[in-house]
Amino acid sequence: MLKLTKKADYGLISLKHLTVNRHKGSASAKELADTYGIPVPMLAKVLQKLVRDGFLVSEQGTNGGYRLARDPSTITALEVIRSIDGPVILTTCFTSHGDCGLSPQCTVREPLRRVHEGILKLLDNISMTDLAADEEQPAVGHEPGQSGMALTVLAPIGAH
Amino acid sequence: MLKLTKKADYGLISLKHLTVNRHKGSASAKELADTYGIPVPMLAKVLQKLVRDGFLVSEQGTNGGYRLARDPSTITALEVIRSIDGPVILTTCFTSHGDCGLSPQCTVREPLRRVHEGILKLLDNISMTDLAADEEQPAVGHEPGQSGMALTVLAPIGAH
DNA sequence: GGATTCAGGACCATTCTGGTCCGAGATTGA
DNA sequence: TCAATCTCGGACCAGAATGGTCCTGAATCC
Repeated sequence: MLKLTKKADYGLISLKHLTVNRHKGSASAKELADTYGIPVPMLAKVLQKLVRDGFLVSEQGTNGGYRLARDPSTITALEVIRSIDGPVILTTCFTSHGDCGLSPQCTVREPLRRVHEGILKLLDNISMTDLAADEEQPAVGHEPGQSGMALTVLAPIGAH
Repeated sequence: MLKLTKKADYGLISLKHLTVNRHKGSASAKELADTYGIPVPMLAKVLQKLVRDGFLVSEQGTNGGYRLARDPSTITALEVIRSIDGPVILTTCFTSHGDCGLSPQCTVREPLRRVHEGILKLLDNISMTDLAADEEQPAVGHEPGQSGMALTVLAPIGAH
């Protein structure tokens, strides 16, 4: 179905929250979970992965929590999704082992690989500060025009 | 994991095959399955969906098979994937019912929606004849450069 | 009429997603 | 110092989706 898992969603939400509120220092899993209505243990697991992969640092004990380990402008959505969901792949073929199990006749891969790379680029061009940007400007309305950021996001794709 | 299902893969492969060999008329499910090493009943189900959604017409009886119902240049990868896998969605939110179950705090959606639309456009810009094009030019080698078609595929995104 | 081919349903195994539970370790405060 | 408390961290489980099989039925051609 070509969709993101909820875990990845949660991860992005958390990182965005930490980016927006980064002056406050750390936030506990419970705090984040309460804020966004996410089950705590679920979110905990997501955050653990993000810690293991170096996006966050965790502080145990009272008043502990999670803190950004890197400059949020250097953290891309692609990295986060990869960290949580595993590698982003379009077909089961070309991601890890170059060739798929199908017969060598399977010639759809090459064109699809380009789509795949396009998607990767789209995701790679979204940083946590980009996500946070929407928050900081006080919401344009219900239908924020397709201009503005849409271009900043999409332009680098074609431009490459 | 943000990946295509095998069924969608099979569907694309089949449509591409029928596009490349469209002068031959129809091809049976068995023929296609044998050619690409796909289990017959599996492929049959995929093809049925494609028939129901008007991409193919089926001919029963001996020497029957499947035939393209539309000009392949008007069939996009997005349509095919949608037909087989159902709607393409990035987060569980904004596809059908505008708002997700999460608290209104979930502000990641809007930026992600742009990514989502980018992906849709990428897939919508690939037609079956595009897929078939790779076949007709006799394979550039193992590592076909990122130039050429990559641009034709990606350009319309940024250009919009 | 028999062989071939599609159509469509029921059915099953495996994997992944989403979610819960409990233990280990650190910090705080008496 | 020591214990209560709070937090992270890893093991575990149920449900759904994916990928695949199998069987019956209907249409067409030889």
